[in-house]
This record gives sequence, C-alpha cells and structure tokens, in this order.
Amino acid sequence: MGRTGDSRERIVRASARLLLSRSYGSVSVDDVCAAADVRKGSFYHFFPSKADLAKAVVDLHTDALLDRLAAAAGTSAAARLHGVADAVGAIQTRFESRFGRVVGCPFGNLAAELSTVDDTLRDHVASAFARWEREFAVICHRAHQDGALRDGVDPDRLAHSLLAHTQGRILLAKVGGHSAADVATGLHELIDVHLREGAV
Amino acid sequence: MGRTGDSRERIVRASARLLLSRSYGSVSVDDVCAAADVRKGSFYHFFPSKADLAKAVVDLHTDALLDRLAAAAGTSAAARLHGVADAVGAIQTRFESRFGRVVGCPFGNLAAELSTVDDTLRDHVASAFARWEREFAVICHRAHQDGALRDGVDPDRLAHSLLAHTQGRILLAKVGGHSAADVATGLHELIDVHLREGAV
DNA sequence: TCATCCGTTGACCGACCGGTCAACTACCGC
DNA sequence: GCGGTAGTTGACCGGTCGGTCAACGGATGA
Repeated sequence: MGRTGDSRERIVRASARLLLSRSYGSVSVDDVCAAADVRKGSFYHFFPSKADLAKAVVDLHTDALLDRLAAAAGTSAAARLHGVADAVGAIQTRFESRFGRVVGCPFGNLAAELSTVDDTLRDHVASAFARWEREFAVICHRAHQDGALRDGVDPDRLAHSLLAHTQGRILLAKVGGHSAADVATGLHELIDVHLREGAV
Repeated sequence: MGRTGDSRERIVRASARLLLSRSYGSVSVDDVCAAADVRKGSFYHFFPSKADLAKAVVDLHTDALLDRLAAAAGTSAAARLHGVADAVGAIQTRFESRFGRVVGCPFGNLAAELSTVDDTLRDHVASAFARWEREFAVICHRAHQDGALRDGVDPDRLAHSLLAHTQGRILLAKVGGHSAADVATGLHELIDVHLREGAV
C-alpha cells in the first residue's frame, strides 16, 4: 500500500465536496484525483467508472442523512415533524457555510442532471429518495395516529409532499441565491398548514 | 442565406428538445448542430457560446409558459389556482408523451446542473423563475382578496411554496419514474390544504 | 524465504469537447 | 451592376475527457 490505505475514502470525500460545489458534468476524474491526492490508476482500481463514484457519493450522503434523521428528537409527533425540517435546515446551513452559498441537495442535484442520462444512476438515486421518504412517512404516520394531522391528510402523501417541498425549496434557494434558513422556514410553514389547529 | 434563414430557430428548438431528453453536460454543440441540420460555424454565428444557447432555450420556455399561464382560465380565484396546477400538469404531460417519460422542468434541470457552475446562466434562470413566481403571486393575491385562503396564509409565501412544490414534484417524478398526472394531483392537494374549508 | 496480492504509479490513448477561421454565397439597398 | 452584409460552409485546433495498462512495491501468510 502507498500511504495508509484510505485512498478510497479520500476519493469519495473529495468528490462529494466537488460535486456539491460544482456539478457532475463539470467535475472531471482528474479533478477528483487531484483533490484526493491520488493517481488516476488508483481511482480506477476502486471505481469501474465515474458513474460508480457518483453512486458511492450517494451512499455516503444517504448514511449521513439517515443518521441525522434518526437522531432528530422530539416528544410529540408534531414536534418530530418539525424536527425533520430542522434537520434538513441544519444540513443545508452546514453546506452553506462550507461553500459560501446554498449548493443544492446531493441527491437532487444528481437526480436532475443524470436521471435522463444514466439509468442505473437514476435508479440508485431513486432508492436513496425512497429511503428518505420512508423515514418521513414513519413520522407522518405517528402524527396521524396521534390525531395531529388535519382531517383528510393522508400520512403517506404528506411524506411525499414534504420531500417534494424540501427538494423544491432547496433548488429555488440554490438558483435564487437565498439562504438555507429560508428553506427551513418554508418547510415549517408547510408542516404547520397540515397540522390540526391547536397542535403544537 | 443558405436555406430559409430559420437556422437560429431550428438550433434553439432542436437544443430545447435535446436538453429535455438528456442534460446540458451530455448534449454537445455537435449534437445540436446535427439535430438542427446546421454546420458548426453557423451555430457560432448566432451564439457566442454554448451557455448563450441555453439562455435562448430558457427564453423560449419562458415565453411558452407565460402564455400558457395567462390562458389558464377560471372564474373564481380558487378555480384559477387549480388552473395553474392543471397548466403545469398539461405541460408535463405533453413532455411525457413526447419523450416517453417525465424529463423534468426545463428551468429546474438547468438550475440544478448549472447554478453553481455558470453565474450568468444561474441569474438568467433565476429571472425566469422570478417571472413565473410573480404570475403565481398575482393569482394568490386575488384568492386572498376573495377570502378563499385559510387564515394566516400569506399570498406571496404561498406563491413561492407553490413554485417550490412544483419543482420538487417534477424532480421526484423524473427520478422515480412516476407519471406527469401524479405531479398535477400533488399540486391540487397542496392548493386544497391552503384553501379555506368550503371554498370551491 | 518466497510467492501472492492489493494498492499504487505514471505514461499513454483515441475520442470528443467547445470554439475559430478564411473563404464562399446569396440577398438587398443603392 | 455593384458593394456591403448576413448567413453558410467545412476544415481545423488545442485541450481535456474517461479510461487503460504494464510495471512496481510492500505487507502478509505459508
């Protein structure tokens, strides 16, 4: 082994950073190798193609997100719902301070750019979204059982709606140059309008 | 003039089609020229760069969208609100039948891929979104004046929320392989929860 | 001690990228 | 008829792209 054997991890982390600050198409394998201080041959030792690297990056973000969502506390179901909005806001705020601006959602960025280009990658991102939505759905169902949801609000559909809203808000903040805090505020509003009057 | 002098238009229309079916990064200037049956020199006679072509495509879609939104009829303000959801659904359904799948929003796709890469392009797309949101806002304000909106719902914030939701739903449909009809349904639901009970 | 194997290196490749250019052509106003 | 000009053509360019490969090195286990 050359140095410490953490080359693969350095590659994934470096490309996660580069993909957020730019885009899949504008980040070359050479860029990634330079940022990770790894030679190209090593890169292709770990990843059969650039697309596979992107999948690894998706997995990295998926693990991080699911951890964060699980850690999001909250006593009542309604508070838990607001907790996920806070979690999303916290992640975006962290990206914002790291890159100096809202740079989008790691999943959403790849989904928008590559869904129509690489079908296996599309499928991979879709799975990540599905897991994310399932986490939301669990919380929505709990809120439903607690009677915190407005009449006629279906928990599964609310979960999907929440995810869509998250993606849309982040995208608009990215293109419009808004702040990550606005994203969180918008999500809180969306949640409130779905909660029964008088719920926390 | 070589043929009929409609080269520029052919270029824009061909690249509008290619950008929707693929992505900015995966569509080359050569691809566009081939699809438009135009030689590369002609392309660069009309557009100083590939990015400028993308701006022209944005303008094309902006005009089409604003026309469509203006044509969306509706007697009551609430019906008008649902009318914009139908308009979005109709556009997406048309794309779906043209390309065999949901291919995303022309603005959203470019916003996600290029906001962090090309600042002038980002600004151009942001302007298009701003005009779109303003159209939504006009209708939301009308609904507000008519007392159709739930208490505490701010019309401007609702317009932004509606736009975000539109983008998010389209993105999720694109990556998840859902239908354009689902997008419209989701938008109708979002509108309904913001309307006062008993409003049409 | 030695073979094995994972990781590493750097040179290399053909294709394709966005973009340029000088020459040519057909129209239009004069 | 003639000059100017908008449009067109095809050859051309340097750079970069994703990806390949043979050779090498150092730890590990027998």
